[in-house]
Amino acid sequence: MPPSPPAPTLDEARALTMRLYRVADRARADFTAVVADLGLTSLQARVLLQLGEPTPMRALAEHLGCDASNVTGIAHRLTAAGLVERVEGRDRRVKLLRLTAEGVRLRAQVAESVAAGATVTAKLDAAERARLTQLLDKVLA
Amino acid sequence: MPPSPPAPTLDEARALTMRLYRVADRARADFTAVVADLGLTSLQARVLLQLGEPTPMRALAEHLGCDASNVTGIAHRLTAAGLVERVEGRDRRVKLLRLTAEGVRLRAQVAESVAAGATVTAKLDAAERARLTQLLDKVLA
DNA sequence: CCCAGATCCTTGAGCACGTCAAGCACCTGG
DNA sequence: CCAGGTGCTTGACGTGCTCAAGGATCTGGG
Repeated sequence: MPPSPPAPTLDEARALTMRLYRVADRARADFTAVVADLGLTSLQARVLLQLGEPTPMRALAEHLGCDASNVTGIAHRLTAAGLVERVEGRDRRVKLLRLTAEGVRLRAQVAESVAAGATVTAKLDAAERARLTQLLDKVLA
Repeated sequence: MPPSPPAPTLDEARALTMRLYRVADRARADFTAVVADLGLTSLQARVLLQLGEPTPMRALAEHLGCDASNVTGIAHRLTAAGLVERVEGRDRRVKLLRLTAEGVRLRAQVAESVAAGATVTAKLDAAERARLTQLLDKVLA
């Protein structure tokens, strides 16, 4: 029975967390730049990607981890841009957000552009990418 | 000379990037919650951590990757909270932001709280943490 | 059937943060 | 000396976020 692995020191934990932030910030900056070229803020792009199918606003708020009223504002701007429309849900209280045809097209563009522009993985070989995936999944479990 | 490693597929790149976001978002949510208990927004806390020594506002804007006018607003709120003061820099155009005594105390608290609350590394053993660090450093290089 | 309580979205107020443009004081070097 | 550059500030505007309250609708127990 091998001994328990040592707990991370505070400095070590901090250093590793800072690296995660920096990598994620870089990825996020890539994403933001790419979607800005498509006329979207990063959050709007995230919402478009999330709307693979019509989604209740409540569910969207939960997924985004924000208040329902915030989703109202986001939805307002996306409907104003003609990318999304409101559809009645399972009862009259529920509103689904559904992509318009233009929204579907733009969503596909976003997905392609984002993946093509992903620079964070470009520097790793296949084994490293697999390992990183594994480690991140362990953190997320 | 071994062959070039295969390039990541679009789906693979996207999946790995999404994992990074999710891990970073979790870490960021931890950070935000911890510093909120100390009465700070996450950006304000980041600024306090960055002000280990008096720093020109220009430099801070560059480090944060935002416009100088934005730093003016951030500085305004931090000075209003008594955590930061403006000091003249190398010439009369330059303003340094320097922590007040209260700012120094709160900064130390932030550093401790953040490191203590870091959950993203808790699930990895020492070897895994080292490996993750190495992979992230490769991405950042 | 009735209605209290729950759900869902909206509205409004206020805050933080971000960009951009313009302005002013100050600095630099030809 | 002064044109051009630097650094910060101000102001306008947009986005996103929370919180509280409100109205419409739904649900299930009495």
